[in-house]
Amino acid sequence: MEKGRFYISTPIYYPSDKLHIGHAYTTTAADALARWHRFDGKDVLFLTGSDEHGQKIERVAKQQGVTPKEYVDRIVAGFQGLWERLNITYDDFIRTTDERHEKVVQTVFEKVYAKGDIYKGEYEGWYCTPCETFWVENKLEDGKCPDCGRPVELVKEESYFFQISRYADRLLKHIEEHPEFIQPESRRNEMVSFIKSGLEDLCVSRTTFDWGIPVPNTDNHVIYVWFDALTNYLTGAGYLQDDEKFAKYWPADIHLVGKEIMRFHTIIWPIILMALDLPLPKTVFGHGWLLFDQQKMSKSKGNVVDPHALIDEFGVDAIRYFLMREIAFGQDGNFSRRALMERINSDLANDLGNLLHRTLAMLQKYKSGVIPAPGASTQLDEEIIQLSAQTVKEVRAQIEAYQLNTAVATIWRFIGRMNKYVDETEPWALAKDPEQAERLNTVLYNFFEALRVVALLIKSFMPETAEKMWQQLGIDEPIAEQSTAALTWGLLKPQLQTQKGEPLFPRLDLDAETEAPAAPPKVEQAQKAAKKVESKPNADEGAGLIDISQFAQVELKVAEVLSAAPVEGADKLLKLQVDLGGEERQIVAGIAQHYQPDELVGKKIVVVANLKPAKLRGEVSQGMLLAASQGKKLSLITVERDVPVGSKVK
RNA sequence: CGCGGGGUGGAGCAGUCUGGUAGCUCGUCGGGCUCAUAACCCGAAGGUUGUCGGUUCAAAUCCGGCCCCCGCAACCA
Repeated sequence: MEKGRFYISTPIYYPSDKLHIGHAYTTTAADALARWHRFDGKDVLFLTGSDEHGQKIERVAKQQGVTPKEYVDRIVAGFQGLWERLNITYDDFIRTTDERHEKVVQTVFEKVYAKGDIYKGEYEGWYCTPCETFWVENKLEDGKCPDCGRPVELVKEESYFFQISRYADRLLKHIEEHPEFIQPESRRNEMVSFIKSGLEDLCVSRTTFDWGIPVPNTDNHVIYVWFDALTNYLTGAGYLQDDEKFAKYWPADIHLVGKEIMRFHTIIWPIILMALDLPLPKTVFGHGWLLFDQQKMSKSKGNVVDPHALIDEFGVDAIRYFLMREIAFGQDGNFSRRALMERINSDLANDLGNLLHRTLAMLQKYKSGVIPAPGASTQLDEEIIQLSAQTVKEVRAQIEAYQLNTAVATIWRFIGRMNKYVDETEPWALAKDPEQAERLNTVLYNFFEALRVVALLIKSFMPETAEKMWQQLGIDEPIAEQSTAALTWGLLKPQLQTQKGEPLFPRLDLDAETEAPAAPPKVEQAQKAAKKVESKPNADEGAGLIDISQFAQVELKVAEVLSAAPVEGADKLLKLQVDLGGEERQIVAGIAQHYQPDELVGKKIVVVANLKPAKLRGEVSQGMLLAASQGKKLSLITVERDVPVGSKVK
């Protein structure tokens, strides 16, 4: 950090499953940190990726009749798709199947071997021949394979072992001398006691499967996946590839990981680095888990939360906000729809969104939306100005100490204070009194100056919202180009023409939300329809997810509305005649309360072209149009550029 | 005695290291305001801090016993 650069990593995720909200949590937190440090003028390297080797991948690919590489390519594309939706600004995405990485891993292995820390020995374990799997004793069920229930046998295989115990004392000393190395503190204590209980040599090669990086100079060993995976942090920093880059970024400032993989990151990884004579990362931070109804999220419990569905329903920034705000960073936290919706309503809609909306409304009314120059400050104004500076200072300290939820809470304390300031200053009363014109100007200016600071403070957490606020404030210089220097009070230029927009976060109807989980969001209906056409249940499919082939079964096309008319006897339905590219169809849609028939004519919309025709109120509907909706709002999906009717949408 | 986390007003949490009026958010009730997204502001009710015992002038906090809940891992040996 002190060098003006910041290297942060997430774990590289394992593509045997779809990602869930827990992965989104880790990655969003890392993104917020990366964004903050860029905002603060640092040269940031934010690394994420995928851990693609191992027996499990090999087996799943085999089941699906594809090569491991084909399999992981598909899953990894899904990872990247999710990160794109979440606005994750990673600088590099490393895949352990990248050639650059394989070379580094092999060299690292050779270096540690040359040092005499790796020896060839025999691995003994319980082996299930039909499953081709080794099991540790305590995983066995009644002495039988937990997967297939058949008997296992004790077998030996030739393996390479890493004598990690050689480094135990050095590691303990490092942990003791660098209290910031393992965070939070409770994890540090746990790791220390684990090390003190004695480290066993680590088996770092396998011969029972092929999908991995070969051990150099052998024909049947592949490198243990954790040895392979952890090394990604070096590969991503340019180790053995770009000395200048590596010197700049290594050691990493923080490896952000879930608490379950702390052992790998605070014991095995530092020991590998010690064997390489490389400095250790400054911090390994183990965050907690998202629990669902107090229970761990897991597929077997059927309570895995799919981030895509949440984003569809609530929007990206609401999800990012909730994750960063609700859970004490480092501890477990609860995830529930109810809590999410309450956060959205009270914090985002009522406090932040309404503050912007109400102040812009007043500015519109009193000053035609133009921000006035402030006059003299009163003591009350000074209090606000001081709190702004105080907030900036605290938020910075909290983010740098990885107290993300506290930092967000600090920003909201300021937002709350501003809402109170509005009531205290009563601008609606000032506006009625010509003698108070200057006072009104000062107060109005302070509203927007505070909002400008808030937009900058939240932009690491909620980039899209900050951008929207910025636009509504009418500031010309892009928010992306602002630095932390802009957090100083008083930089807002008077005479800006504000642009009052739609509320940032519409209130959600909590009463409509029953105890039953999740009325499926409407945008997903097309996908659900696709799922019904042919469901291909597969052991490795995440619950509620479809794969690309299922999606491809939905034929989406661009159509032009030729005419529109109400359906008799139905107050919500319109019947549209649309041109689907040489083919004319009638579509009945429930949008009469949102669109007038006239305004639809000529619009290019997106329709599901291969939906079974249905009769609605006696009218045949040959397809379905796509629209996004939430609460009472509804918007048709149109095409952003002019494309011919009949164009395929995918 | 496997390891770890936890038990604080209706809900979710902070406070525990460094003992000294039990704090925050949501919800509930009452009031205010009218700029605003049934939003905002003020006030109130509601807790013997799981339990028993110890140390102390003083314990949510330190020490010991007990009870209860959760997890043992998003990885994988």
